[in-house]
Amino acid sequence: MSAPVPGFARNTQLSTRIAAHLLAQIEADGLTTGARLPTEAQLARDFGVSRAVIREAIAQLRNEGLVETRQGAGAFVADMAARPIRLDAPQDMDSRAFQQLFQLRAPLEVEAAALAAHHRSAADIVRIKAALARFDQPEESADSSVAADLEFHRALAQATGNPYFVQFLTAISDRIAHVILAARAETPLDALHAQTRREHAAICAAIVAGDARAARAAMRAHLAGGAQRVGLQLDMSD
Amino acid sequence: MSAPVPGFARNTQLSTRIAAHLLAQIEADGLTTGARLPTEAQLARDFGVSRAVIREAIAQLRNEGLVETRQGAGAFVADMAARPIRLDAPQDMDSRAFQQLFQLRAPLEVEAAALAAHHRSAADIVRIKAALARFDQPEESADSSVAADLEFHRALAQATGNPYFVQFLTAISDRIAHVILAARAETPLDALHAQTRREHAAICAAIVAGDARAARAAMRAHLAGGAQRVGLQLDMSD
DNA sequence: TCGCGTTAATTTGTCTGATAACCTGACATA
DNA sequence: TATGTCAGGTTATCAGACAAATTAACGCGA
Repeated sequence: MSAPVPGFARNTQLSTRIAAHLLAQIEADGLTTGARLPTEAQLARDFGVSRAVIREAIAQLRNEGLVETRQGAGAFVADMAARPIRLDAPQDMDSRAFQQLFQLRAPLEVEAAALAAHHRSAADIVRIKAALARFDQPEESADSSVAADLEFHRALAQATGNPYFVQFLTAISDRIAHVILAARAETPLDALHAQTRREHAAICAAIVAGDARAARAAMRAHLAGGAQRVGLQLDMSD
Repeated sequence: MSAPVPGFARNTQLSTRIAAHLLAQIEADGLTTGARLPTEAQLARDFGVSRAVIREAIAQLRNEGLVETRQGAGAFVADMAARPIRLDAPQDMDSRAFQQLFQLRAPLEVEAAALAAHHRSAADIVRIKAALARFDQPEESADSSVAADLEFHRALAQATGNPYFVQFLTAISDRIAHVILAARAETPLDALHAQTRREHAAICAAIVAGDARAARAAMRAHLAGGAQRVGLQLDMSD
């Protein structure tokens, strides 16, 4: 039922190991939502370390959303359903990892375009068109060009009315943009810029028209074009 | 360029406030990857708190993947591209949030099915069939039935060969399953169980056959059926 | 001059003990 | 019953110290 919680592997800190140990102990004891953990002093005795280390370990579990602490009361197992979802990026972002990240992003962008075509509000359309307009200034740095690109996709995600799409697509686009900027900091982007603008305009038109099917197709074309632009081959079947 | 980092709002701990302050200061100073933060002693003086609080604040940033610390060397701004992606679940998982979570999951499951049909290995097929076989025991608790369901979807995600799909779909399915189990702990699931098994079998067959289009369709049918089973209406266009 | 151990200063990691802030349950009282 | 008070326990924060690791300067020999 419970998935392994990432984030405890790379670090070999004492507090990190104890956090992992503590988590295993919680699961082994079958502690569920609301169950109380032993006191810090007790845990310090059990593990044979100082209370400071125990506090750091519990703080890690708290940051993962696995436990909650209340001053004067204790530490309690948090509601697992409300635990934040975490996606670990690789330590070395090679081309393979980059392609896999793009592969994860693609279907979400396509679906977001379709949802946006269905649920867009007047305010959404204003935001999307504003983001599109930022592309019309022809001469800009690569940095601001990418920023405008991100803003367009963010506005689109917002138009889905689903905050998860906003959070996730924003985060994943941000990582991808970072990689692109780091890789090719000094590449002429003029023609690419214009092409990107055309693709964005097509997506925007489909969303304004409320045509989900066209929005999907336009987004697929945009992603395929973007992948090609950064030297990536992507199978966008269906 | 940089997205706001979630997770600092609800908690009013001193160390949490200082972590947020510290992060704002990093961004304001334009510190990029590899830049070194002031020493703990210095920060303790600056903020007028003890070193323990500073350590907890830095530990939070470290857990968010924003900084890295090396004993003897100092604390450094981490590579933003490698920062883990985090998706905050809502504090109260109402039906609306549940529907939105399902809406996020659906296109990823569909894409995963298509990717699995393309990239499945012999070992993948074995795992998927094994997960399918676990469904054949008719009499089980609702808990074990959901567990078998999760295992099937996990095996499918694994067959994509993309670890991001595994991580994300596992996590999101886990949350959804928790909600389902909590909501209807005591509901007869016999007919539903059989129906789920049929849908899984259809997906499995399409993947084994290497037919991505059929896998997509079968997964869409499965998700639509699952949504209906938990009393959710889902527009699965395209 | 260049390479290479050695050393000293700096910094994070851990330990110890203490105090403040807070929560919980028992108890007394009206 | 309802309420206020109190005592004990727990987490949050503070202060100081030592251990462990890194870094850079230094001296020395080739």
